[in-house]
Amino acid sequence: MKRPPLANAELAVMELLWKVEHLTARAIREQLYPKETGAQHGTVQRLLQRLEDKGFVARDRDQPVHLFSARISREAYASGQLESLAGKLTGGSLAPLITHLMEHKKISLAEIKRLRHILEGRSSTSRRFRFPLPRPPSPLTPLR
Amino acid sequence: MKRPPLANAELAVMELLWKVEHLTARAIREQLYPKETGAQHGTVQRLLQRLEDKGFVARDRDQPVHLFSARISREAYASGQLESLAGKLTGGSLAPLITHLMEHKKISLAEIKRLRHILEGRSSTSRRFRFPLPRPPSPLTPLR
DNA sequence: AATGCTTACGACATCGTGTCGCACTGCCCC
DNA sequence: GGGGCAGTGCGACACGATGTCGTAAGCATT
Repeated sequence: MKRPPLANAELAVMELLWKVEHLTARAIREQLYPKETGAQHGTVQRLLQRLEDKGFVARDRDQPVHLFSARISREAYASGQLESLAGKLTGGSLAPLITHLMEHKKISLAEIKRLRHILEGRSSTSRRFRFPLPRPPSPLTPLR
Repeated sequence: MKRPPLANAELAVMELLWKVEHLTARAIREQLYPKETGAQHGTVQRLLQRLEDKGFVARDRDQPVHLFSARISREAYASGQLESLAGKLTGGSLAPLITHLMEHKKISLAEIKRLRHILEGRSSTSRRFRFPLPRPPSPLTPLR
């Protein structure tokens, strides 16, 4: 299954599903558009349908009111994007990227330690790093 | 300076400039569109101009025939994209990405060693890894 | 049957991108 | 000096993706 990059609104939806696992369309709409405009229900449905088509979201059609969930973890998606990035730009190797970031001090010391630890192969067993979440699923300022 | 992601044709142009440093529009066109259709000169100019607007390309206007060059190294661009990716998805941390790739065996042993070495901080002084280039600046099959 | 949610989906406006065409400029050469 | 010729500058367009809305149709509860 290919993984096209996610656009803004789509990412916002995934953000929610990554946080809560199972959500109804209504719940998603309420978070994305707190201002009850009344419309936007269709918008969310559309987003969800396209996300489903792209294979990012699963939908439980047995329920009268469908339940949506993410089919791809945040890490899987992000890593996929990273792979694609490296594939397009550096022949698939991450080394040049990390090198550049290191040389330009774009990686904190804590992060370096963390990465070293991971690369030693001891990461999957030990408690995993609790990384901070990005922008908390910000409600969408109606883009238009 | 912001760094929007590059689209296909734009990337193809950068690919050339990363390989040769200084190129005239004509030279670029010849590589991108070997089939001498006669048109496409404008296409390349357009691409170059937009690339210039976005800050990816510098143009020497003193020459009667302008000379183009990349303002951003491949590594800088790629790293920027990686930063943006991490920023959007994992709160800026690379750890979750690398972790996931490791757990799913998407990183070769050689690559792991390379990365460890880099993270020890000994990379900038020693000879740098000669990573393989991605698709050799493939001529553009006219996308339309 | 009527009401109230949902889902399904067609339609649209906007943007980014790749493409082309044409006008303008500067230079070389007969 | 006047034509050509090559190159630049830029408007225009088609096409796809995206975010948005509106509306028809399904189904349960009352």
